[in-house]
Amino acid sequence: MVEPSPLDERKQQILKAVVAAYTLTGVPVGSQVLAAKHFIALSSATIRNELADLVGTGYLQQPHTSAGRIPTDRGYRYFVDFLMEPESASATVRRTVRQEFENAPRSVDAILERAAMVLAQVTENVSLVTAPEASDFRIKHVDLVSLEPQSVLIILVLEGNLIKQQVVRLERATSQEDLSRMAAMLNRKVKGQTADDLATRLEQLGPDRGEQRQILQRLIDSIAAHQTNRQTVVLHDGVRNLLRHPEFVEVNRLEELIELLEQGAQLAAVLQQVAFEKEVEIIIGRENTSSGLRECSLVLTTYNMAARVRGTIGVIGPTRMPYGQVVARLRLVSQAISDRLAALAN
Amino acid sequence: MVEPSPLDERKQQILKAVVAAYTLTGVPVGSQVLAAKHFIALSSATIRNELADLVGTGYLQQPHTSAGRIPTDRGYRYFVDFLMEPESASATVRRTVRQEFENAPRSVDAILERAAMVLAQVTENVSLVTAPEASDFRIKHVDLVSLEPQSVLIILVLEGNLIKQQVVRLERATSQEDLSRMAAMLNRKVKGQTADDLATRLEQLGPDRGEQRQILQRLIDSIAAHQTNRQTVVLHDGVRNLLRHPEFVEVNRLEELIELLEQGAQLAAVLQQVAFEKEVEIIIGRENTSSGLRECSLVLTTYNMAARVRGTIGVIGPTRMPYGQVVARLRLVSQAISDRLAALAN
DNA sequence: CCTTAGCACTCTCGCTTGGAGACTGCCAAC
DNA sequence: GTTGGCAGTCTCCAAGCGAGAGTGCTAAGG
Repeated sequence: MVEPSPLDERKQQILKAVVAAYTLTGVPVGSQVLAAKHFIALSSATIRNELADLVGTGYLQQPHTSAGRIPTDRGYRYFVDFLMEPESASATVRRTVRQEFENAPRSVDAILERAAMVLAQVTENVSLVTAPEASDFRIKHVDLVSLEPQSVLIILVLEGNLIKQQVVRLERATSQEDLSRMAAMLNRKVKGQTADDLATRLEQLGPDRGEQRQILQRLIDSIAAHQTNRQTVVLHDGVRNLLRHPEFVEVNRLEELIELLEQGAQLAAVLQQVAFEKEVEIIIGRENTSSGLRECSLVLTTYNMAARVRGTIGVIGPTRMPYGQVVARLRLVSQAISDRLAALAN
Repeated sequence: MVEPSPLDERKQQILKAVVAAYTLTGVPVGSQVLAAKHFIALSSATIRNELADLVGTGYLQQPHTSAGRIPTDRGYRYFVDFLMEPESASATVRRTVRQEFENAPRSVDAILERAAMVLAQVTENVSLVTAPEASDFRIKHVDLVSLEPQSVLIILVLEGNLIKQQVVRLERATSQEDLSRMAAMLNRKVKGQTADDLATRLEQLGPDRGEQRQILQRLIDSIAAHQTNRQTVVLHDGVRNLLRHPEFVEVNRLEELIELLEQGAQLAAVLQQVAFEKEVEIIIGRENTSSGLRECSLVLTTYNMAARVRGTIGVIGPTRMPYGQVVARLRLVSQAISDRLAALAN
């Protein structure tokens, strides 16, 4: 690894131009095109010297001796950290996003599913969406349905019309009438609380409320169980877009990536680590820990619902990606989700 | 198209041998290998004559003049219709399937999701699973949750612990107490009925039961709506397996296919047309109407729950596929689903 | 009439060759 | 520090060639 020497103004401009040109065309960019299109005041020879320096310091690389230059991961990193100019989504894209969310169903699940679809469409890449942790949701309604004498279906309606279900076995037979009474009592008790709230308050219940306490415990477990299951689930869409990128003509590149997407757990781990403070997090090429993502970049951000409940959305694409545009569109969709979810929370 | 002349015994055996060998190796099979491995009594020249006939009648084809033969779609069709011998799944596969379903969650959705996973795994191809039509399910429980004064969340628990939800607007404000009372009444009324049942019985209700009738109507609509949404949803898994097949090294073949999978509607249409009478339906290559499936075969069958509720599961793979094995394993999984669902219906 | 041996023919595949084109690196001059 | 000039390097494409595989055809044999 080369020491991260600071770049002078002209080198920055050249790096920026290389990233822009390469992002656009996908072809290594040579000194002549740069001189002709971006740096009319300079000759191609001067540019060549600068390019050679940038290769030496690790920001650019050459596919082979007599080819133009392409950015390294480090070059992209420098670009997104210091050179990228903020973009805003075009009116067309804005309209698309607005329309897609306008008639979205009124539930968290459906909105997130729609979001995955829209995000894939507007970024022309693979979208990723994780659901918020269920234990952060406020409980809106509880219902208990008797399946067999000793078996009951717990139905939980959380804010955002998110529904969780779980079958549990009881210690002794309980009729639907008893369950309904119990549900009514539970409703008064748990409404507006989160599972985390309940977990702490459960301690305060005396040991005499045996039956009710058991149900309550199972209820919390049920949310927790769904949460841990959920963690491995990452919605995604737009694999078709990946195939259009020239960097994936070789199938073996795709193989690992699709395995990651279908398996989900590893991606979920990455998405969960996205800091909520940062606005947008970009992970470039080999900065990824998964080997399947070595030639990809992730652009991630969070959305929220009622400031309390948060999830992550993002995009996977080749490292050669219009970062500025993707960031703008990702932000747009994140905002749309948040708005839409806010409308559900009541 | 050549007239489907009936094949004499020897030609059948040769066709069968070609399919077997090609399925195994993926390499066009020549007269010498056939003579050496399958037809010791015959010389390669005789086999050549027979092969030439089979090419002439359209059962085999040659990639180029001096290559071996590979089956045409028509050859595969003849094979699966007349030559394929029934196989049964190996003990290992049986064990895998049993284990995967043993601790599956107790709900239709979860079981189908699991089924897609298992089917992809054991057939080493892409699996397809459609959910049964919601209107065939018996209703187990109804709940009404007030969101806003004039907005209510209808929650339907169907047999198999399948949950449907829908937000509807009411004509006038209704309190949660009223809703709860109404839910209790509805429960007595609708329990054990299907949405189809309700739709016919709704006529018999007098016009005086205005409010209740409205809810009931919305309830039926809600099932119907979910059903039409559902129709476009085809669960799938195992795209990673596709990439391992040599026929998909060219990405453009994949592109259309993945588009089909992500979009879903077209596949749903195909799956819905699977006749319930037939045990297993096989659609080979160009028999498919979708151009994206021109080089693929579908192997489909149905599963059922309580004889009334049915869905389709299947496999997409290259036309060069071990049909006998895939059929055996598909049947196994179908049976496993049906058993598992039967355990839920009560 | 079916089967077989023999043989010429055809086509793919892998390797090599030879420009054409693109771009660089370096050097000497400004 | 910048520039023009030029040799050098590498890819890409097309053509050519030999080896290998498998065929179709023909003529002879059962």
